[in-house]
Amino acid sequence: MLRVLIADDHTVVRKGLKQIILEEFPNAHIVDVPDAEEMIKKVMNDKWDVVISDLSMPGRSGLDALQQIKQIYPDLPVLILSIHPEEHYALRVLKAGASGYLSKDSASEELVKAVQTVLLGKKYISATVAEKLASNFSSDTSKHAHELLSDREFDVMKLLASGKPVSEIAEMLSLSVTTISTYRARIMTKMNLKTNSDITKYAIETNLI
Amino acid sequence: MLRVLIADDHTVVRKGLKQIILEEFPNAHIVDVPDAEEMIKKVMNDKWDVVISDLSMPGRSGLDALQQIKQIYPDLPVLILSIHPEEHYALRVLKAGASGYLSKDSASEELVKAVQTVLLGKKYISATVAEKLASNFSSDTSKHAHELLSDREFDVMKLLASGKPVSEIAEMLSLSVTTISTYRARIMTKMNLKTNSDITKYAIETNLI
DNA sequence: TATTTTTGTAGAGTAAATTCTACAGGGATT
DNA sequence: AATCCCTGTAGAATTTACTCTACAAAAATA
Repeated sequence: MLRVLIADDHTVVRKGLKQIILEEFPNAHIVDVPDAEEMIKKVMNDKWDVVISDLSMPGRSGLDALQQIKQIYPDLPVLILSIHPEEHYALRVLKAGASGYLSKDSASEELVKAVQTVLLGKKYISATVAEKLASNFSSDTSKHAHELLSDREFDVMKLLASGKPVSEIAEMLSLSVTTISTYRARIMTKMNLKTNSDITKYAIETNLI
Repeated sequence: MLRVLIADDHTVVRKGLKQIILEEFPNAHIVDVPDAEEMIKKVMNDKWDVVISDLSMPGRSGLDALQQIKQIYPDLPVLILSIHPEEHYALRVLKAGASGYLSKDSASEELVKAVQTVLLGKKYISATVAEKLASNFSSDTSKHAHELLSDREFDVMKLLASGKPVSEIAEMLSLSVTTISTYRARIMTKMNLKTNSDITKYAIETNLI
């Protein structure tokens, strides 16, 4: 009999997941918990075939919990679910040992497929994530994106992150506006970002500003 | 027989809601749709006792759809569900005519209670929201800057915060680019900010994105 | 050392955003 | 009821930003 552990802080989501699994595996034994703490406890005390966990839960984060679980039971497949679009978190999550990453708006069929796949001991990689993996092969993901920048680019990046318009930066550095625009374009390519607000977010995340 | 319409873009959530309602009202006739467009259609074509809708769905926003629904069927109770904490959106949503606002991490019992309450033609106000309402009466100076914004402005603000360029927002909302720029200018004045990156920072700080 | 890549820099042409102005309808206030 | 402010909307003119291209010097690499 299939034993599934579900962790998510939203009751609605827990119920929904349960329902989806039951429709495919009517005999499954499913237990659900509302936070990472409980999840760890359950994982330690009982045997499971697969764990499905939310990424962001109150208190301990899902990523954290995932790492702990993988340390003790490296072979227990863990599927991570999240409200965030795949491209933002998938890599990090897979690196931490998850067997798959799904965003919450995935269809039921995708979830079922993911469960079936990980039960075979394989990883479930969606098309979007696969592409991301491929494109990230060459560049070293373990170091911060901003380390790829040249000094000048880095200066400009910080100024952009803090909200300065290109024209102002140009004046500050006594350079042409187009020069700054060029730097900006290079920054975007190197860091794989699109908008200034992405830079701001990045800088906040990495404590640069 | 109770007729319930559920709108949410996440399959998991739809299933979960359905399950919760069915547990309390085993005979309920429940239909679920994945976006606002479909919701409106269903509302127009059939009769419902209550509508439960997500706030943020792809395409047309839930708030928008809510207003349209209330214009045609002012007495149809609509419960709005959202992943955002209550204090940020509740007022806006209630003002737009919703019968209640619940965050998605509410317990099943709360949802059931909310449904029961609105079926009686009453509004369902949670404790947190009630408090917020009360504090809004007294001259509370500590209110969030974004509460000064009009609905449209608020929408635009969130999109700007997430890094969307004005042109794209204009297209999304089928408005002129200059209109969006005007909103932007008003947002900046009201919130006392200067750059898009300020908005991004603000939104990150207040958990709006 | 010879060759390729990166870096610092900018112009011309185009695309996007902003400012300033305007106006009608809805709400709130006298 | 009359007035005033807020909201939703946009056009014309202008400012700002971006793209594409280019090139020399420096750095990395073969």
